[in-house]
Amino acid sequence: MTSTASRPSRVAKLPPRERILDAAEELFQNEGIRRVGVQAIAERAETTKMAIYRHFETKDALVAEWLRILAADYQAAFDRVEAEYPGRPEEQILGVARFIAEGLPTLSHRGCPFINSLAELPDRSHPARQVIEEHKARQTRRLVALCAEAGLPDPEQAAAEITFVLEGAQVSTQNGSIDRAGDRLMRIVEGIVDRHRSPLVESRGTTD
Amino acid sequence: MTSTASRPSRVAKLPPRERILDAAEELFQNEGIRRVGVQAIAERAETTKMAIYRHFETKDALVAEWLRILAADYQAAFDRVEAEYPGRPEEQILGVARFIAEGLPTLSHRGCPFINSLAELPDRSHPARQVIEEHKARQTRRLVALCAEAGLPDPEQAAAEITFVLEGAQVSTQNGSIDRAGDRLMRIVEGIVDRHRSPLVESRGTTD
DNA sequence: ACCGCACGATACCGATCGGTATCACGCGGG
DNA sequence: CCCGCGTGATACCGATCGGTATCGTGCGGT
Repeated sequence: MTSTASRPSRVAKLPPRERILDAAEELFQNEGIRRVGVQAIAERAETTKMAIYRHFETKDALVAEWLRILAADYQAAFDRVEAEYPGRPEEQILGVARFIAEGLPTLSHRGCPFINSLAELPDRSHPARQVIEEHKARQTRRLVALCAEAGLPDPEQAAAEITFVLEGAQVSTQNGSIDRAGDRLMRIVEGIVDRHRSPLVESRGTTD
Repeated sequence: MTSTASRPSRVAKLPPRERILDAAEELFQNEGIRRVGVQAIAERAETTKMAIYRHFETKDALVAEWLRILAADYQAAFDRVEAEYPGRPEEQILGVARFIAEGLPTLSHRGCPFINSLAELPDRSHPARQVIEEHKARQTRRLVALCAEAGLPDPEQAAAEITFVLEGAQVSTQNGSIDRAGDRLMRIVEGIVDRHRSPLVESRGTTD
């Protein structure tokens, strides 16, 4: 990785492609995909529409690229957590939950970008939509693996429960129906791990 | 239920206002708010834009009215469940969960209208957004009351957990990351009620 | 020194949007 | 009988959208 040659002393002057992606991230997150025009992205990135269309085929491609990068960021956060607690899958699960919980105040009233983008992309063939679905599927697989590694008896069910709670905490924060969602989320996930660990199962004729 | 007087034999010919709202419901749910133009609503309602603007001040007002009706439908479903199991708050909670779980296949890949609409309405002053937030707050209060009535030691925490899981099941169904979400959701809610009922609490310094 | 090429600025295109104006029709009550 | 009014149809408005064409310019590699 060569050092970024000729750093232009002006901090705000990354290469145009980066500026465009930064601007798109900010605007898409705060305003939504369809409300943000290409012109607005160009202005915030201190460039022009033409420059955007030199780097991205269409606006949809830019949206997809934004979500790809965002998904990679989440993956990286997962990686960091796993590296932080090697061999301790339960701590890793809690670390992931903490990552989401700590992000709640930032998301605040705008909510999870993946969930929001899905709402704005009804057609399943949209490239950005596929990025989201693949990302979510990957996250779930990873969570199932963690639960299995932790020795939980029904890893898929535990992962489903954790996934539901993580997603729900984000939307409930967005619509403001639940206060202190971060704290509650952590307590809930702790409870899920604890409960699944100890074999105190509810005996509701669950012969599956 | 008084019979709707003078049913015009042609089923498709309700008064224009009803047809408009029906058309709006269908289109908003399947395509999203911003993707659907007033013209499209008019065509599906077998009327014209002018007729729409005679009944609704703006498109935003129509959106808000649609969400108001939808919220009332949910409230009615809650009422039905409570009437079905009078004095049995735990069964009422499970009934609400079942109502959501059974709706999942219908929502399928389009998701919860409230969540989706929030994503399309970033400005908190939008009337429709206020409708959603009030609805969600009301649902949460109601769930807290049910949990308290059921004698759960921490009703707010239990209601938060149930809310998270209900919302999460809907978004996970939408993005396809979890299969059999309805079954899983029911098992999870059953577990929540059971666990909160029995005083087997994880002793995690919960002095509140 | 020069040349290429990515970049910046501007103007433009067709389509679609929310919303309005206008007019003709049809039906019900005085 | 006829008047009024809600309705349907159409045409239109200004704004904004995604996307393109064009031209100038400045910086870097040879």
